[in-house]
Amino acid sequence: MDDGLNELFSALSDPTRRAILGRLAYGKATVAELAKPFKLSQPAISKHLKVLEEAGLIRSGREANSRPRELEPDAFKKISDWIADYRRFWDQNFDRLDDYLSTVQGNENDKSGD
Amino acid sequence: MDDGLNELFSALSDPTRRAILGRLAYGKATVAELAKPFKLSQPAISKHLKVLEEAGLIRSGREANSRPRELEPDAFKKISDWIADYRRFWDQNFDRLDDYLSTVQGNENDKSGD
DNA sequence: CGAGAATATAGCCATATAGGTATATAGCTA
DNA sequence: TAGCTATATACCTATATGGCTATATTCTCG
Repeated sequence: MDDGLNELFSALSDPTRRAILGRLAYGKATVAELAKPFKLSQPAISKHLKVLEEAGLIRSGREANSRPRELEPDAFKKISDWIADYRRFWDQNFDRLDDYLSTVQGNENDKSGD
Repeated sequence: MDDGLNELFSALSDPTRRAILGRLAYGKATVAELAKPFKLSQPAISKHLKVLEEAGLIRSGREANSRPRELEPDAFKKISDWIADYRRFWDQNFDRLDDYLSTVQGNENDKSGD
C-alpha cells in the first residue's frame, strides 16, 4: 500500500541528497566524486548514499576499486506518479494532457521523428 | 535556492500527512473531519496540519467555529517541477511530450479531440 | 456573560537522523 | 604479501520528530 513513499520522500528531504541526485543526473559517479562539492566528511556522504540507495533512488555498481553510483529511474517515476494524482489542482491543461498520454501509449510505433 | 523543498519533502515523508492530503483532494475539511480516520489524538493531527501548512501544502480558512483546511496547489507544482528535471530518465516519451506541451501552451484552442 | 465545541499550544518521552572521528574492509599493484 | 586507495561501519553526540496528556484559546449560542 505504501510502496516505499516514506523512505522516498524522506530521502529527498535533505538538500545534500538532492544535490547528489542532481550530480548523478549527469551520469555515474564515484563516492569521492560525489563527496567533492561538500564540506562533509566522507562517511557522512556514504551515509547519505546509503539512505538514497535504501530508498531506491540510486544503485551501486562495482568498478575496480570503486563503487560508482547511478540513478534508479523507477523511484523517480514512483514519486511522479504520486504527485500526478494532484495534478488537476494546478495544471489547467491536465485533461488534454491525459488524453495525449493515452494516445501515444496506445500507438507506440508512431514515431513522428524527422 | 532551495524554495522550501526540504520542508516539502519532509512533510510528505509521513503517511498520516499524505493521507490527509489525499482526503483534502476531495475538498475542504475541518480538523475533526481530518482526524476521524486515524487513531491519533487530536493534538497529533493538529501538529501534522501545522507541518503541512508550514511546508505550504495546505492552508487554513476560518468558518464559524472551525478552521477548515484545503490544498495549496503551488506546493504540489513545486514538487512536480523538481521531479520533472529527472523525467528523461524513465519516460521514453518525454521529448515528444515536451513538444506537445509547448504546442498546447502556444495554441490554446487547438482541441484535437479525435 | 457562561458553557460548550473546535482547535492550538505546552511540556514530556522515545526514537530517528545528521554529523563527527576512528577504524574496518576490499581491491589494486608493486 | 604489503601498502595504498576507495569506501563502509561502529560508536558517540546533538537535535529533530512524532505521539501523548493536560491545558489554553477562540468562537458560537443561549
